[in-house]
Amino acid sequence: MSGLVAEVAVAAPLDRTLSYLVPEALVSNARCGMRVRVPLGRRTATGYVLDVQTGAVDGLKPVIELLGSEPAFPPAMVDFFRRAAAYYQYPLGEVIRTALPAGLSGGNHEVKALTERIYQASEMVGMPRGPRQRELLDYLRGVDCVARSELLTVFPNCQSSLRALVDQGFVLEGQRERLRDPFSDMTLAADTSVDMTDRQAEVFASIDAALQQGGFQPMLLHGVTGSGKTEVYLQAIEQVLRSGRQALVLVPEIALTPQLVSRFRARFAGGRASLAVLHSGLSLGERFDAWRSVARGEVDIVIGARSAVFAPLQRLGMVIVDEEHESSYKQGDGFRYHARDLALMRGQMEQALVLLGSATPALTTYHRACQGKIAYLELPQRVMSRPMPEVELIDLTQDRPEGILAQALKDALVANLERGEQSLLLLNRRGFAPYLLCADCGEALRCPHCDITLTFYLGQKELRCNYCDFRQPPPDQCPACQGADLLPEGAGTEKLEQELQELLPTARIARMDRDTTGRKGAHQSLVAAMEKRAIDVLVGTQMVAKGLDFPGVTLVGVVQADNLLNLPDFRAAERAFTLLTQVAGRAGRGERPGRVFVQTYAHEHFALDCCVRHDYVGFAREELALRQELGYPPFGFLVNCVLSGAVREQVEAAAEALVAELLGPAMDLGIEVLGPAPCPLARLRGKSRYQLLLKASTRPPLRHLLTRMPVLRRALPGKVTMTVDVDPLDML
DNA sequence: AGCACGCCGACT
DNA sequence: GTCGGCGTGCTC
Ligand SMILES: [Zn+2]
Ligand SMILES: [Zn+2]
Repeated sequence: MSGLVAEVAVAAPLDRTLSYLVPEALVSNARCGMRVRVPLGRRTATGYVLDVQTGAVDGLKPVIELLGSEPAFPPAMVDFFRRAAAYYQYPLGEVIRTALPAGLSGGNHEVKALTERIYQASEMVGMPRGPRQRELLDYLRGVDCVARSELLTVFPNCQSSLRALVDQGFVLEGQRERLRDPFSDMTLAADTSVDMTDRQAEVFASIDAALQQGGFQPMLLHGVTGSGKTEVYLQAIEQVLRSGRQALVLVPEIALTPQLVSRFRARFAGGRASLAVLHSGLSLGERFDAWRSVARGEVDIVIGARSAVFAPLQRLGMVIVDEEHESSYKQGDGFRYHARDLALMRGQMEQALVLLGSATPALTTYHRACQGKIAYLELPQRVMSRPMPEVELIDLTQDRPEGILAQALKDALVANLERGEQSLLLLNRRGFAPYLLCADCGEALRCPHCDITLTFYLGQKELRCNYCDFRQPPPDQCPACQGADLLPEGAGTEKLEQELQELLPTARIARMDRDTTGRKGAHQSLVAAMEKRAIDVLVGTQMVAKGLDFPGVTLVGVVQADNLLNLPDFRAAERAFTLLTQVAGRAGRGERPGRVFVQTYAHEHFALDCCVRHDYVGFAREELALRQELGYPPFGFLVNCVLSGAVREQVEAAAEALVAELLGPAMDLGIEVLGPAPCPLARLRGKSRYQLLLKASTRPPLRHLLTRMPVLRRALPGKVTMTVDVDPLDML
């Protein structure tokens, strides 16, 4: 019997695609790229049509129904999905499910017409009595009108003062509809190309030449912080559009702000090009709409975070990966892809230019550029001849702080506040203190589900695990020895904020970390307040280093560089150098030059030294030499296999059995097997974890060995699961 | 991943 | 005798 057969990738962990009969009624619409519902064993599942051909249909089950009326992705992407699935050794159907936006089922176009309260200073002159009220009123008189949520992030716990101001008539209270699409609201100051510096023009000329030449053109744009990479991107996009092709712009999730999007919108406003934003901040309906219009070919420019690398563009001319070193491009669970690496893969398959931009390229990227595999473009100077900030190390063995901040940094903060300029402090620890220690036995309180100490939060008066959702009120006595003295040890952003309030009682201080930016829009409010200069000192975790451009910031302090350098990971130095250079780059982006202080006990570490000298190349040279010695990336390739399960002994036994299976074939292929060893985070969410690391000097043998994984996975005892991470970024 | 089948211990 | 434990294997 012959008929129409669809090859379907089912969204389930199967290691091959399945064939289904296309029933008569669906023949006209069953095309490549369609989502379908298919029978799978005794149940049904979602699948994706990869191909439709005539063939033998004996024993095939029929497709049940088509989901949606048009394809979710163009046929050309099928090969891209297949290659990505093979590279990361992940089931094809799951790859495609990850690639497509959640809620593709459509239909759910609910509009939440929420309102929010807004406040604005009245005409009334004079000043209220309370100092807190004066402060609030000052702020409100300086801005137009402000939403309650935003006000609360700038002035925490200001409700009572605010109420008083409203009652006295100093402040007017109103309501407005909360905006559904945070990106649609921005006013578009019609923007045109800016004159580029000679250096920008040179870089653009190279990109333009590559575009004219056509084909796969990987390029690295290495431009220091504030060197005007975005203008180069914009002009390159114009050039791509002129040739009738489309552009895809990837930015880190945290940088995908209304400001950024409006800058692109403004440039291409007035019907010159249509732009879509793919963003998790959109509602399901909005994301569906955006995706569908891209798939229909109605969009010339797509901007999005990691998952936008799968945008269903059909005439892709260029992919820009901004801040290509950013670790948020790597998906941390499930299909663990790296958007930059997939951008290169896709660019190669679709003959596109791939432009990777960064002030601190990932060493793997830089190394590829040195080898000539990627063209190297450089913007070594800031625009307007602005100087790079002056970076100083504070040797904590000499300048011993009483609290968290050394005297030199305190003095600089006080002076900066007096000048009315903004400061930024980086401390990579959330909460008040990373430990609660027993004064009697010295034991720290630990998470019952994870092998890690609990963090003490003063604001919520509780202990929390930063790795799972465990929380508990601080106990009265030590669980180990019943001692009564439990003391916070070490410092987090909360404590830093407190110390700053004592040092600078008049300053407006705000904190930015995962705990203050959990709510939607909270991060954006902080950024806005910072831009309006409603904040004098912003303290936060690495979030404060990520792509923010505050012209008013002239002082940056790094409170503990050491805990970046001391992570148990071969990439610790690279991450530290990158983070320090990026946060230092937040200083002096406006008219006034910037200064940076880095507190450390390891003042002789080469990563710090290079950061002080703004010497990326020097850092890269030294670190690459170390990597080469050890055979680590980019001189070797890694695959991390993590086994986990509730019973430690079972996991360990499974890990050992797995190594025994792998060792022979690995040896034959010239692959090193390291481990098994407990993961650095040996227990997580109640599961014990063992890892084994596969290391090879070239990729093909690794890929060959990975093809055995499905078999080995099936041989695992039932209670133990394995995740495979190709090109792991961290190995916790 | 589900969801079967299947083969052993302890319950009405 | 059957109810249910979860090991093993398949899904067009
Ligand atoms: Zn104790
Ligand atoms: Zn935990």
